[in-house]
Amino acid sequence: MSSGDAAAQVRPGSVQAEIRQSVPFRTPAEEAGVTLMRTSSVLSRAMARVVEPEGISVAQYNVLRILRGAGKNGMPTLSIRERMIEEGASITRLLDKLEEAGYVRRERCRPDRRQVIGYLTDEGRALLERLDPMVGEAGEAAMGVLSAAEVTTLVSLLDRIRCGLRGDD
Amino acid sequence: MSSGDAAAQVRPGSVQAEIRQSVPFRTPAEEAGVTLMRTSSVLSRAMARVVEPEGISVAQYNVLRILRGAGKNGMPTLSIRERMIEEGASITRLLDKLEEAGYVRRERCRPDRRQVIGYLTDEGRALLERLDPMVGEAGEAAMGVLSAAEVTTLVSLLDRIRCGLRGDD
DNA sequence: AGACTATACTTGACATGCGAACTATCTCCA
DNA sequence: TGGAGATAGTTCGCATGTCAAGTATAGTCT
Repeated sequence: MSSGDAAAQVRPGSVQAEIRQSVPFRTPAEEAGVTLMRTSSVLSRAMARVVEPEGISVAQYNVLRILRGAGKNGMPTLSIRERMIEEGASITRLLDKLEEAGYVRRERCRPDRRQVIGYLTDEGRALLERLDPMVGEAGEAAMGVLSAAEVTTLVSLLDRIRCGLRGDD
Repeated sequence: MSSGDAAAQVRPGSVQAEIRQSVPFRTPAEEAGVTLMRTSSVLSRAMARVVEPEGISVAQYNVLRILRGAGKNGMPTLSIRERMIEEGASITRLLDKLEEAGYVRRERCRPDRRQVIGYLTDEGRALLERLDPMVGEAGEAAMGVLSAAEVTTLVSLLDRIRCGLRGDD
């Protein structure tokens, strides 16, 4: 509307083309935001297709990975939450499901009885090891179109965006 | 596990630092994927904080924007869905809420009575105009830490990732 | 015309993200 | 000691993503 000509050039492969949006984005920042969220959504679904055959969601997979990273000392519930991709309060239910499925064990902590420590079970570890190669492949498939230097650049740009959002928060 | 040394250097500001993960990512692709999804999540929550005071969700805001882009001809339900960031089938319910709130109007199409065309109402347009400046600010705040050239680079990298994922799908 | 298939939603069931309220502990400090 | 406040989880209500099944309408073939 403001720029006059509606049918301006549309970069092929761009979100604007993908979304068939007739009105271009108002600002580059806006385009970047939408592109970022859409790309994340597509990637997330690709990951889901990999892990769901094993009966877990991407969020659950994430929790299992975090617990594997924690090692045999386990990790308290809220620490797990901090490390998740999504920051939700749904961590309790997620752990409920994982415990029910036998991939996770939970125990009240001794010195501080408020805490509940989660541990990865052997089944959980086995599941992760079964998924590792496929998840790795999916990641490589997604990022494979970029060179190593470009992946580094991407990560660095995203890190800076998050830092900015945090400080602003 | 495979790489041996756990306490390698942790880039400050990186997802690895933010997530306090003791075990570094296995591959750069993996780090990029997690970083991408986490950044998107943070950005999405930032957007939510902007639009929720007006009583709508980010997804609803997105639909309203799409309908504004469609102009007075409106847009059929499934076309709206294609243009959303998330590709879900929840579009009907989203439109239900928006219609209930008076921001959207729906009509059966004349030539093809299967289609339901959605239109932005004046209230919807007014809501968007009320939100535009704040959303714009939030976007600028998020991307403001990057130079114009960096924003362009980011968008181009993300576009390529999505293209790769699509072809692979 | 009548049947078969495709299209455009719509609905239902379930998982999950999110904020807010609630419970159980723990800590601190008078 | 005992009460206020912080901390760790849990639970609730609601919105939404996802898949699968259902409904109405179009188009197509015979």
